[in-house]
Amino acid sequence: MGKPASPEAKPGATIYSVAEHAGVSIATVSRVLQGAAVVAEATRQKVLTAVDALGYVPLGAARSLAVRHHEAHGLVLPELSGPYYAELLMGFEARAAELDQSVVLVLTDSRTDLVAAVRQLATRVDAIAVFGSAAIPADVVRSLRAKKPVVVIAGEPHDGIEAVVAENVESARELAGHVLDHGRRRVLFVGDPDSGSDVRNRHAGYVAAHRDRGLDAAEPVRVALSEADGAAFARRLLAGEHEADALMCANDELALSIMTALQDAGRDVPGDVAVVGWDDVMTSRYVRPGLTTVRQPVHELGALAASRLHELVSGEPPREDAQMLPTQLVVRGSCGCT
Amino acid sequence: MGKPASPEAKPGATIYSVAEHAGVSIATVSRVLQGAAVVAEATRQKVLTAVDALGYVPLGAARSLAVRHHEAHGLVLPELSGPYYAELLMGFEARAAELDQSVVLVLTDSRTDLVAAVRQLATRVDAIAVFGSAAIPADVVRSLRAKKPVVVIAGEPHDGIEAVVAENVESARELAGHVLDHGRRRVLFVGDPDSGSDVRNRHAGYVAAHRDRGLDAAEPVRVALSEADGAAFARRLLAGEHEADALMCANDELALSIMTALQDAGRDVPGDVAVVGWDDVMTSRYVRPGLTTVRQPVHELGALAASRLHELVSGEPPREDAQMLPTQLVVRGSCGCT
DNA sequence: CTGTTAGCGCTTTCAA
DNA sequence: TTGAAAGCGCTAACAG
Repeated sequence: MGKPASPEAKPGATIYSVAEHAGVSIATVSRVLQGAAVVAEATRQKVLTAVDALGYVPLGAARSLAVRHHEAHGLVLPELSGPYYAELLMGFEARAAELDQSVVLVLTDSRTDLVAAVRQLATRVDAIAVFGSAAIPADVVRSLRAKKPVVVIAGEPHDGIEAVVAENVESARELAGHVLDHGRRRVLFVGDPDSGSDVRNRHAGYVAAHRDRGLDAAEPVRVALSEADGAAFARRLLAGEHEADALMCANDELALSIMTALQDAGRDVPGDVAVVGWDDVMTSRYVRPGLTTVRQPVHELGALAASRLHELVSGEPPREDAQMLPTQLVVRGSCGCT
Repeated sequence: MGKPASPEAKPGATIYSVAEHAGVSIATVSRVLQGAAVVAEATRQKVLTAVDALGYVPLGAARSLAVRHHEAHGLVLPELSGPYYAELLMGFEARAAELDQSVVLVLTDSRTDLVAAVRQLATRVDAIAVFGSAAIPADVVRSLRAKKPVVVIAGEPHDGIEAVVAENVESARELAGHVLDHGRRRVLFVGDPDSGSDVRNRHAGYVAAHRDRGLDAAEPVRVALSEADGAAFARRLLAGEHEADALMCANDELALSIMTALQDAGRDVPGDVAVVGWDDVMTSRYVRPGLTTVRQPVHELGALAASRLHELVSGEPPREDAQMLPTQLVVRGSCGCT
C-alpha cells in the first residue's frame, strides 16, 4: 500500500490533458474556451465534454502571462466600518464586474507594512484606485503611477494622477448657510480640515457661508472622524470648554455621537444647539430629531473610479482636473427645521 | 517624427532588464527579490539599485505560474450594505493579509452571471470562501470543491465542504426566553426560516424557548431581511393582520424599521409591543429605546474563514463539522427591560 | 477549421 | 555565491 493521496490533492488538469482527452490540439482547446476563433461545432463539443469530464479550471496566471495583463483592478481603502467605504466598494465592484475585471482589495488599517502591501498589489493588477486619505506616502503613489494607471478617490489630482471626487465646497456652503439662516450665530465646525481634502473643502464652504453674510467663522474644532472622538468633544462642550448654538460636523458619525451625548445630558437638539452632519448614513434617518446632512453619490464615485481605471488601461490619457459628482442637501429636524 | 508613445505606455522592466542593468544573471535578481538564498551583499546592492533605477515591478502572473499557486484567496459575498458583511470582509482581509494572501472579492448581487463569475474567480485564487446565502447553486460549489478548497461562511457543511458559523440556536433560545419571561405571551418570529441556516437556527431557538415553558410558538411571519420588508410588515401589523405583544426579528434592519414604524404610528415600544433583533448594528445603540439584540463575532468569523482557507491550501484535511463561534445577548430597552 | 510552435516573465534545480 | 537552462500553462501568430 502506497502513500495515501492527500485529501486536498488538486487534480491539476491542464490545457494539455484536456486536448489529449478530446483528441485535439491545445490551440483548439484555447480557441473554444476563449470563444474567439471559429471552431467546428463537433470539435467544440468534444472539447467541452473533455473540459468537464476533467473538471478543468484554467490557470489564470498562465493566461495573464501570455496576454500580458491581469484583467484585475486594485482598490485601496482605509477600512470598511460605516457605510461610506462599503458603498464605495460596492460601486467599484459592480462597475468592474461589468468591465470583466476582478477586484483585489487592500485595507490599509489592517496593514503593518502599507508600502509593501501596495507594491505587492501592483504586482497582480493592471491599475489601482486609492482612497484619498488612505495614508499612502505621496512618493509611493507617484512611483506606482510610473508603472500603472492610478486614480485617487476623494483626493487631489497631482503629478498626472487623476482624481474623482464628490462636490464639497458648494454643498457645505449651502448647509452652513442654512444653519446660519435659522438665526444661529455661533456655529462651530467640528472636524480637522487638515485631515484630507474632503474635510478641508467642507470647511472652506463653511467659511464661505459666513463670509457671504458678513459673519466671522470660528476656528474649527480639530477632532478625528469617529464616534469616540465625537463623544469626547461632547464632554468638553458640556463642560463649557466651547460655546455654540450649532455644530457643523465633518461627518455623520461625529454628529450622531455628539447629538446623542448632548441629549443624554439633557440638552435639547435643536433647541439648545443644532447639529448637522455629512454622509447621510442609515442611522441619520432613525435618530430623533432626524439628522440634517449631505448625501454623496458614493456608489457612483466608486463606479466612476473603476470606469476611469479601465479607460486609462485602455490607453486613454489621464485627465488634468478631478471629475466631480454632485451632492445633495438632506434637511431633517436637527438643524432647527420642523 | 515617429508615432508618439502612448502617454500610458508602461516602461515594462523585466527581470531580464534588471539583471542586465546590474550585470548579474536573472537567477540572482530573483534570489535577492525573494530574499531566500544567500547573496553577496555587494551583489544585492547592485541589484537593488538596478531595481529602482528601472522602477521594476515584478509580474505576479509569471511568479504564480512558476510557483504554481496564486497567493490569493477568493471571497464571495452577497453585498455590503449594512455592517454585517463589511465587518466580515474586514476580518477576512486582515487575516489574509497576515498570511500574505491577496483577497479578490466577488459580490453576487451585482452579477448577472454568478456562475461565470465564480468560475472566473477560481481561475485566479488558491481557495474560496462563500457566504452561505450567496445563492450559488450547490452543484457549482461542489464542482469548485473538487479543484480548490472551499469554506462556506454561515452555512451548513456538506459534501466535504467545511463551514464556519456563529452560534444561533442557543442564543435565540435565550433571547426568546428573555422576552417570554417579561410576561409576553404572543411573541411573533419575523423572518423566513427557509431563507438560510442562520435564520432557520434562530427560529429553532425561538421554538425551543417556547417548548421550554410549555408554550406554543406561533407560525413565523415569513418576510425578507431588509428595512423595506420590515416597514411593509409593520403596516400589516398596524392594520390588524397580526396580533402580537412582542416581535422577535431575524435581524436588526427588520427590527429597527418595524420599531420605528410602530412608534411613528403612536404605538409604545416596548409598552404595547416589545421588539428585539439580531446583529447589533450601529443604529441599534442609537435608537430609543435601545434595541435588544444579539452580537455576533463577525470579524472573527471572517478571520476564521481566511485561516481555514490557508490551512486547507496547506494540505490540512477539511473538518467534518462546522466550527462555531459564540454570540452574545445584548439587552437594552426594547425588550421591556428598563 | 486545426495543428505547431514560439514565447510571456519568473523560479528553481543543477553545475560550476 | 553565481549562472545556465528547463520548465510553469496559456495565447497567438503562422502554416497548412
